[in-house]
Amino acid sequence: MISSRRPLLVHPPAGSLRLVDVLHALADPTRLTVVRTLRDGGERACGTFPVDVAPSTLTHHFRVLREAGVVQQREVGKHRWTALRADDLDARFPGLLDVIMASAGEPAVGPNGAQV
Amino acid sequence: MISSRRPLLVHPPAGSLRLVDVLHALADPTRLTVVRTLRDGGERACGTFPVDVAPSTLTHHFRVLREAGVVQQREVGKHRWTALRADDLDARFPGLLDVIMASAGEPAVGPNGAQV
DNA sequence: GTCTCCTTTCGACAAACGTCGTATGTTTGC
DNA sequence: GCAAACATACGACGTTTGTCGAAAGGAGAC
Repeated sequence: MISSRRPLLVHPPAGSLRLVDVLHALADPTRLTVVRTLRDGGERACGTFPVDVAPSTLTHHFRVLREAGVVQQREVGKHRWTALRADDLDARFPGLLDVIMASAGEPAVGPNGAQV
Repeated sequence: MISSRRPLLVHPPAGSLRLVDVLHALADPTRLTVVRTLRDGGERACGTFPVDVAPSTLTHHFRVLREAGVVQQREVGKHRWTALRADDLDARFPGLLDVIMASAGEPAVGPNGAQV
């Protein structure tokens, strides 16, 4: 038989995504950076994200995003490619990703000089 | 007079709300229920929300929501009135609250009818 | 074959979270 | 003045989270 490959990557079906899980997944600066990077540049290998955390930490964040249904991952060779489930998210929660990405793109500094 | 002698309720200015804080505040079923109740029915006293947690727990959730800038509270007599900062949120993160509330209203129903 | 690269899993840790019961303080009403 | 109603503050508890380093394992290159 075919060798049992790596542990199967579980992805929740598009129809069963839960809002609280998605919000929780996005309520973290590192994960928000990951999502925005995917949004801007499309599918990516894990090691190519502009975040400053240990590889094992990044794996943890990917699992949170994956189990919430925000991203999907597939394996090709020795790389694991990660992509945004933009269509699924938009089908389940129309406009949510767009609005959050637009808000995340805003500078943390207010127009009147307010900090953060 | 309007002001009270109780410890002053601190509310972050509208321009300095942080997206991750708002998302984190909304990434909880109880708090999401509170926000939706405010959205539907306007200002309310603390004890009148359709949630099933201890009063002290509810106070904790109100603080999370208040410090994230999602709600504001004012005191009148022996009641504390809580209101949604819909305008401030929409100014800082346009459309965010609308989209999340719309998503929260979707048929995501849990086992015991819990909303998501 | 061996070796290297990429990513994950496995503890481990401190910090934060959600929950509660009890005590405290304020306001209203008797 | 005294008691009840409303909401908070405090302390406590178990769980979850974000973080890391070390070890493991598959895929491709040599």
